[in-house]
Amino acid sequence: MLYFKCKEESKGCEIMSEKKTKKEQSKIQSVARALNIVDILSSNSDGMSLAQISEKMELPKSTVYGLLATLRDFNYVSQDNESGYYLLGTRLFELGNQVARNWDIKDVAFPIMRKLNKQFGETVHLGAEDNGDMLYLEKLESDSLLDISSGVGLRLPMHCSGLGKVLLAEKSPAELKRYIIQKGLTPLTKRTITTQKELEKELARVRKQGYAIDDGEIMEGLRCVGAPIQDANGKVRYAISVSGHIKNMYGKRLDNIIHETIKAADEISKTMITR
Amino acid sequence: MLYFKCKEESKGCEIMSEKKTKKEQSKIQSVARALNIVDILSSNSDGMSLAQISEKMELPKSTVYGLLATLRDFNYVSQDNESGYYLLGTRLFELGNQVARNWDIKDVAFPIMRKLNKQFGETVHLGAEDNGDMLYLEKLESDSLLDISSGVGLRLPMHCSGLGKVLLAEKSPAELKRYIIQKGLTPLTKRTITTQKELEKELARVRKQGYAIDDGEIMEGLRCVGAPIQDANGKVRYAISVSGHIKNMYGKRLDNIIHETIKAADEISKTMITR
DNA sequence: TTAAAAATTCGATAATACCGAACGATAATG
DNA sequence: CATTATCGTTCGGTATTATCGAATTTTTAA
Repeated sequence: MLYFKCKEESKGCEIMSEKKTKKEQSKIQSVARALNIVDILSSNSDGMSLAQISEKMELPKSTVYGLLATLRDFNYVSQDNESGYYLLGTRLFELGNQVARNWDIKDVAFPIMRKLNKQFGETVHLGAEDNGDMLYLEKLESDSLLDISSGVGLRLPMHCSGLGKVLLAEKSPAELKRYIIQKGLTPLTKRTITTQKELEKELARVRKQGYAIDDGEIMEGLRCVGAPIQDANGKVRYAISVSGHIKNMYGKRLDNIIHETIKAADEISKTMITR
Repeated sequence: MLYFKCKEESKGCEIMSEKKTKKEQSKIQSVARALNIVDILSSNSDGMSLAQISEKMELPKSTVYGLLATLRDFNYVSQDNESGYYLLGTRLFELGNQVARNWDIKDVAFPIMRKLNKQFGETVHLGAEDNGDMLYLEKLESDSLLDISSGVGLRLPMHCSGLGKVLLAEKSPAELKRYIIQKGLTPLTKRTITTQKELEKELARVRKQGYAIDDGEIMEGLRCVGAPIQDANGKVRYAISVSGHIKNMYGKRLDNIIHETIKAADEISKTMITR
């Protein structure tokens, strides 16, 4: 399975420095440290030893030991039976799914997304903004084995995805500017929009059209159609997209996909409002 | 959508008292308290105010406030824009999916589960033991709209599910006894096995057959076939099941489902070992 | 407008998290 | 097999830091 470049390098993004400062100032030291451990473990799927963790955190082993013990009591981390390495625990899996279950959007969107998915055999995504990133809430895989895929629970920058552009298009000029300052316009491919001017123009088009196209801006060869969804209060807060290889996404078929994606998004919006 | 009775009442289970003691003894007080807040929020999908949380925890508001602020900095909790109520945050969603992604079993099992799901049009589950509970790792929904469903990330007792019985059957008599003492044999329906003797007999049958049947022991009218999966070391650690309404799960078709479920489980096992 | 309730800030206090050192256990090395 | 090195774990003194109650501010309700 192929992931986007960004994969586990949510670290890579420069904004982290700013975030980290905030976290370090955080009220309760020990809690912040404990959650930092979780962050560290989340970037090492093979697990880490106590020594490794305490080295990375630049804290004495005994300190980290206590924090880890507490996290383990709550099943936020588990230990590999043989190696004794620490891993993320099942409670996080449980909680993550609980969070997902609380979002009413998923129940509404799922069947409609499935219809879209079957209709075209392409990957269908549901996403929302979270702290200036696109967060993927749901994904239905393409039929094609060559599934160029993101993943549920992963983040991507907003300015280069169909989903993201749809949501950015809703922002006021001031909000947009803040977004750019905060997040930057990092290119993922040579097609990625990297200037404010270009982005503004693109977003104006999105607003006019009522949908957004990502044309290889995340990944070469990947084209994707995003359409906005309104929540129960009529505010655009989600989006769906259909993505596939360029060779399946052009001409008449693309027009059809655009039309059906918008239709599906509208259907979801309507259901969200009238429930 | 219908969930099992147990739904969000993971609280309901009496074992919690024992667990809580352990948690309260936990090394780092503030961390334990913070994670307790998460637990509390996870049982209130509508969110809670600071006052409510601090009341439930029997702690001063200012104490809880600091903990909440820290959790919020890490996006473990978020605040509803209007009400200001605290909710579980997106970071938990992110982490939960990360945990899932780290489990190699899912990648292997998914396509095979999908085949099973399409073949019979019934719900297919993947589960593992976690602290003496069945934890549902993956689920493919039935075609039928009347989908009697559990959910990914939810727990059920082991002694009454097809998945659970398959895994219990692997335990030594001593381990089984410990399970019973710790978890008890709580009935969910009048068909649920509630005595050690009966359970031992049932598990012997499961071992002999190589599969387990849950015949309305979780929910009246629900029948389900579970088969064991070995991990890369050859140890049975997972199971899959096919479940549906009794009216679709009997006679020749049931035999067929049993056969195919075992076949699928074996296929997954083989792939797990040879990779 | 006033009152009531909730959220947030503040500061003194001592409880508690922290750290370094010491101890076992286990693995690696000669 | 002996020795060293590494890792995880325990312990107790210390002062940092979480805690708590009261005061302040903000929001909501009347």
